Amino acid sequence: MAGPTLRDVAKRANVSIRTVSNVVNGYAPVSDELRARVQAVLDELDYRPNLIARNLKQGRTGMIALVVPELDVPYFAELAREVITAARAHGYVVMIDQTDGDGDRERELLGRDSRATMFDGLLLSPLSVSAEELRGRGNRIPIVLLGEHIFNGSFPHVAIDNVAAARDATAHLLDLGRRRVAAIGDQPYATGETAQLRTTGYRQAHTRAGLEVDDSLIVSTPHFHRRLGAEAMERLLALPEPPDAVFCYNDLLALGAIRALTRAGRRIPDDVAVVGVDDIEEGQYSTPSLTTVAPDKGELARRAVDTLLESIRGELGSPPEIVVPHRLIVRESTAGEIPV
Amino acid sequence: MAGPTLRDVAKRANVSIRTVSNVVNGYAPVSDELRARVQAVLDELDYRPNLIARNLKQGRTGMIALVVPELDVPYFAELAREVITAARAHGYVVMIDQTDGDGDRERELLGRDSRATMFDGLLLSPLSVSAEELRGRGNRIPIVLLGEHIFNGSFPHVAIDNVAAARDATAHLLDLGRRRVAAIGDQPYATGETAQLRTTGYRQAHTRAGLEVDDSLIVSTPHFHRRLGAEAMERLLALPEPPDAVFCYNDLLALGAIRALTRAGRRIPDDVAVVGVDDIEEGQYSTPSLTTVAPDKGELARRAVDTLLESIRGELGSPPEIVVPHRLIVRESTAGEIPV
DNA sequence: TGAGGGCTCTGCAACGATGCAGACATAATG
DNA sequence: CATTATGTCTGCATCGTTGCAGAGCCCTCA
Repeated sequence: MAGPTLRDVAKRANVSIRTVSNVVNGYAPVSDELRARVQAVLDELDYRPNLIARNLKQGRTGMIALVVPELDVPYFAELAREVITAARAHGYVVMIDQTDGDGDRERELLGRDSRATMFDGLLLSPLSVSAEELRGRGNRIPIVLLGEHIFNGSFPHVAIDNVAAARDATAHLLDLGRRRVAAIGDQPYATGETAQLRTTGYRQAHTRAGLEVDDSLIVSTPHFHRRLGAEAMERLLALPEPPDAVFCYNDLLALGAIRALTRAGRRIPDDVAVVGVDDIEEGQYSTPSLTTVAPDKGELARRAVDTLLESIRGELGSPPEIVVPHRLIVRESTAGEIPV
Repeated sequence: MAGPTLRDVAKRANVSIRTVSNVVNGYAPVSDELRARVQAVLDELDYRPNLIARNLKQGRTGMIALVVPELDVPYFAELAREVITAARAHGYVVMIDQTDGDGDRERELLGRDSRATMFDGLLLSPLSVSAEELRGRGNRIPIVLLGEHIFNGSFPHVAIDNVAAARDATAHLLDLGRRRVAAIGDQPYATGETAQLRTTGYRQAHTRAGLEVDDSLIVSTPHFHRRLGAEAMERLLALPEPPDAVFCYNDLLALGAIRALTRAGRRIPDDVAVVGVDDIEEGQYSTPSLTTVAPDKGELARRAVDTLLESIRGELGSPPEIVVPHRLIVRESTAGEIPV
């Protein structure tokens, strides 16, 4: 099972271990003749360097970890794809772990026995762990936070401008003439900072349009899955004065809402217009296709990886707060049938 | 940056390195008094074991790699989730890489400079690399193949019975009385074994029902994404005698087909019924919801991880071919409106 | 009293690689 | 011809940990 080591190759080629290493790495000058002889033995034995040993010696692994709440949530899967691609461009590979939104599991990652020491850095999309906790852990490895939460400058942080994104989405609905715009996805408690930012944007759009917000149109959801979007929409439809539009805090909620509207026989967007956030691919093919606020995921991943690698190299000053651009993509769920 | 080592702790506590190691691991007996003293220093310095060093010494890393074509394809994302969960149950973490269906990248994984030596085992969902190539590489680490391809017994292999799955899906459509059942997703070339198995099942269902297959209803697609499903469906609708049902080789193709049908104003399932394969969550919330053949993904992941770990422990005899159960889930795309 | 045994604790070697300093042979130089 | 430079190659130490063998020490029991 265990492959040949430098020692095995050296013995067989009658040279020093060091010379074999030099041939493998092309470091020091080796005469052509000897190089050829060693290379022949390397090929013959099919030598592969033991990366663990190399890592130990060099103090780095070339691996970063990406920690997300749930990998099968399309947004995170698409983001993970971009992170893997961005990391590969720098010669890094990515270990992915999911916390299931479980705060204990997030904390475990930072604890005594975590595997964190095996990675050169950590990209974390936290759900419930707080900045204080992160700081208090005396973490050994560089961390960059993705997307969620506010972290008062303790850690590098890459995200879209959540307030602006929500404002843009809501303004789009108001511009269409909708006057009862609901919001699905608020989280009015400690770990719901991102959701609260979106609620702020939702309110700002109303204020700027000179309109009042009807608080009964704001529905909270503990997480952002399709089912909760559908349930929230059903509750909204049961109101005495149901909404004529809904801003969902992510695309999954929106797709759930669309499902509920369709079942209830409502026409989209004629009766109710729907907007989401994330621009997951699914929204392009749903019926109707989904208007959404699209974060630039590629850019987000690249900036996050770049920042993490800078931090690993020790080139990072004070933790940057990086804002990635977003744009509104209008599709059928607000614009109605679009000719192909 | 570098944390304290056993040596640092030992020096400070005035004991041997070995004793500190014993305290950390609870291996050998250490008197309560000394244990407490060492533990105090461990806490004070916030010691974390260097896992790379530990790995080097022990010859294992506790990491396995999962290689899939595309992580943002929902099936693979959902599968990855299950794999991560199954691996965690055994104390393993999972490194995920994607090949983008690029054969060269798949081969790279097995090549001289791959990081494969860093992992205890490899779960591979190959797209274009062949069994011969895999075998020829003289791989160092245990491999278990997931889902796709036929591999004539060279490697452990976990998958559903693709012929039966396709037969069940097609039979369901025929049972509904459909007589022009199309198939989207055939791949009549070397690396399309899985697709070909599904075509076989599609034909078997017809044969068993005493029906002829109209070959013009079988549409090939080089991959299994939504867009190709939509395009294939458009071609089928343009036929002089369009189909009254379609079996798509995965759910993404089916969702694309549904999208094309909806745009074309066809009613589902009244005009055309649709079945997919994979049971991705998206299909529960699409309009209409999607009838599909559901592989038991949890079981698939567990069996794959179990088999890989057996192989790692050297407990595996001849490479098993493990067949995981599947079942047909009937939803609106074939059954019409289902009361809630 | 002294051999034997258990309990703690320790030092050395090793995992497989790379950094460093230097050895050796040959070539260039004054 | 002696000296320095040059180009190859090697051995030793080291990364941080654990396996192994054994050293003390105290206690027990003949």
